[in-house]
Amino acid sequence: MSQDRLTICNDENPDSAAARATAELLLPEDVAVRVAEMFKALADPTRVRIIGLLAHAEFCVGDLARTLGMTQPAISHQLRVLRNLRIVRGRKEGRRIFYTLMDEHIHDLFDQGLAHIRFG
Amino acid sequence: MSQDRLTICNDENPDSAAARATAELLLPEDVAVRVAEMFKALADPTRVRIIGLLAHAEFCVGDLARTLGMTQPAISHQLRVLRNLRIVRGRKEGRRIFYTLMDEHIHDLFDQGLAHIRFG
DNA sequence: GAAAAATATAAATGAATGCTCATATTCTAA
DNA sequence: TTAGAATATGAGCATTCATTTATATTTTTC
Repeated sequence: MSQDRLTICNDENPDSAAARATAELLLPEDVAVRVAEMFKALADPTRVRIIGLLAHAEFCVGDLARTLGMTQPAISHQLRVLRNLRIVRGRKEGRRIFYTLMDEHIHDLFDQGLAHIRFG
Repeated sequence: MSQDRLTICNDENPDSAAARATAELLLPEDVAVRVAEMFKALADPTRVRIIGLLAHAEFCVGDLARTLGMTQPAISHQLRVLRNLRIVRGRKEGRRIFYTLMDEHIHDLFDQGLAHIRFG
């Protein structure tokens, strides 16, 4: 594992070519916003648990609420957040709606984050 | 890629053995909290950009502020958040402090999230 | 068609968050 | 030893967020 070799400090000459080169390394704002948005999906314990369950199977809303020990509207609100982020999808069956992970990537991110906690 | 095969719905018999088995799938709350906390690090555009820069080199605080076009206290506050999450570490040199990514995992998470945005 | 079940939505509220402005701290240089 | 540079910290504020309570919508069953 190589340590960081590079050190950047343009404090002295903030208008140098080096400083302009440094600016090239900065993520464009819209990209940063979208990256942050996707991580927000996993930035809340309730959503983490929901995603963790959906990683195993599809669940109806009532079961998610019951399993998490939370109210049904609380879960529905979080599901809406996840739906808006295109992380979760609902399949209607009678008067129930079954939710599934829409996104393989989120599953991977979840696993990776979990692994980091477990033996970080 | 196998679709979800399993469907879970214990609405009818919430006290069944199946329901109890379902509960086993739930992440313990403390684990969920810690996972969520680590993802919070990447759940804000400013922090995403900071981490994105530190993925290339170590930076002094002034340069981070200048490059992001933000005030120094704003950056310092975010650096404290990242420090508390053990994602970033400061190396003092004279009156400057150089920040580095402390964690390979965060680097990986960052790359993975970015990749997902770029060609999701 | 009325009642009940499953889910969604809306409004309200308290807590957390990100930033600003002002100030404190630490180091260097003169 | 005083002034200035680089960073940290604190208080205040506006915004966002997660949950609750109440209600609406849709579907089934009687």
